[in-house]
Amino acid sequence: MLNIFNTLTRQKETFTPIKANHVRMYVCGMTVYDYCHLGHARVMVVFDMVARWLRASGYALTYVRNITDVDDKIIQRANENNESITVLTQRFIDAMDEDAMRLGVLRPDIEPRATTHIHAMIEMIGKLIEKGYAYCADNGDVFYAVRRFNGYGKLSGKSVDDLRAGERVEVDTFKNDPMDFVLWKSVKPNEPNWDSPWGPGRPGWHIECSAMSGQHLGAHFDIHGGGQDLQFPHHENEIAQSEATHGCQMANYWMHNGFVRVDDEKMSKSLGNFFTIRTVLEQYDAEVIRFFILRAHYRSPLNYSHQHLDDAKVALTRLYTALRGVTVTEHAVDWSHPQALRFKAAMDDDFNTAEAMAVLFDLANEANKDKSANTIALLKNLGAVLGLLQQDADAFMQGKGVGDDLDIQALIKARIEAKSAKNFAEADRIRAELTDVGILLEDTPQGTIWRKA
RNA sequence: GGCGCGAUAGCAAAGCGGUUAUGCCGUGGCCUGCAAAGCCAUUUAGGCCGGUUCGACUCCGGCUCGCGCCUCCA
Repeated sequence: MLNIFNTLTRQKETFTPIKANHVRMYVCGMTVYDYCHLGHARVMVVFDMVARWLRASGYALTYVRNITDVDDKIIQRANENNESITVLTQRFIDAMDEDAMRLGVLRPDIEPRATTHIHAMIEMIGKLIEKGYAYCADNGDVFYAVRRFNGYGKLSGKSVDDLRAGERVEVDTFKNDPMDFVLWKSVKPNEPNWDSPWGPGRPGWHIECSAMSGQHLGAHFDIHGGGQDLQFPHHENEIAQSEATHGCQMANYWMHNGFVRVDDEKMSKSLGNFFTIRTVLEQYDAEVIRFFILRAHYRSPLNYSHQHLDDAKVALTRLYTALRGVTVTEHAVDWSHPQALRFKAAMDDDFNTAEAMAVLFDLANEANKDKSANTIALLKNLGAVLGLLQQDADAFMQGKGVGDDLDIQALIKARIEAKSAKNFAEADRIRAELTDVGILLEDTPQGTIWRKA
């Protein structure tokens, strides 16, 4: 039985879907005006893992992850580049898709874009005005009246009176209350805009997720996820919008993944301490990054450093070493195996991938000892549940990069000949030559094999 | 100022009121021409102060330190 830590209640709860066998999950995705960094990688990988586990658990799943393709930063960047927001956002959507693919992130079932859901947003804003939750200000903007919604603050544990609106940022003077947030922004020069009952303009950020989740998953669905930094105000505002519009609870379970940090500080655009996925991919296999992310529990902070990625690489290599030279033909997990049960218990306990990975290492140890086909298959198949270990082991361990221009096989052959002639000095010289370029040789009963350091 | 989270061995990171987490690193052994890989064994823990308990890293309280949110952010 799956248990999920629910941000709404701040405790683990047994997961019960609304429809018995069909789970609906919405995750806040990216604002596409730049390349994704490791923080974005974490959201994608974590919820990909959640989606995979829900499906492995036998649920049908509709997984929606939105794309924010219109907002202040996108408009600003497009203007700087002297291009349309459509061209800009498509370029970064393509880049995001490529990054996600390399990280083994399966495509969500639906990836709705804000710009193709303007009508649904306008409709929702209209309902909110009708119901008295929103008002049109003198400047043409439409705002949500936060104090009209009783449950405001229930997700983030904040009280409207304790919030310090305006302390760090200037308050919009057209608002009735400093806490109110914008639903519709009236058009300004050089900005894309859409017609609406309140004049031409564009949507505020929060309304898109309420409109798109409502359209694709319904007013009431199972899981809503995203990064911890979206808990307030974004998700709080989504709840205010959706629940006021539909008069029912929006999502039963709210999940938030922890930050990626650099030197114990949150990795973020504003701090400038971010590493893009593609930068890191220049040095590390994508699977190492995925492994690094899933090695920690999704709610824990995750410190990024070269040392930690190196460590992840070595650890992952240990798993692949156990899979080297074997072919797995059976792809179904044998869930009656004690280690599989342990893995399942870990995953059912709020997606404890750290513990699940400990199972993989124990299986690797068993496999190294008994070479049993069952053990090896289980290791590979449980790895698949996490989106890991699906490369050919030699392909992973031999990688690409330094030494690719060397004729490794010829050198290995020369070394074997030297060994046969008991010319160990020459054999060792050849081995050292390869070691110097990062190629390690291993003599096994099946012959000499090699891998990258 | 308000609200929240965390503190585990050299590094990373989990579970657990009493019994080996796991990976890397270190040490000893087996294996090897020597290595590597692997296997076996093994050294390093639970911020500080109290409390509950037969027994606490694990529960409760306080303190210290770190981090986050209260502004756009995954």
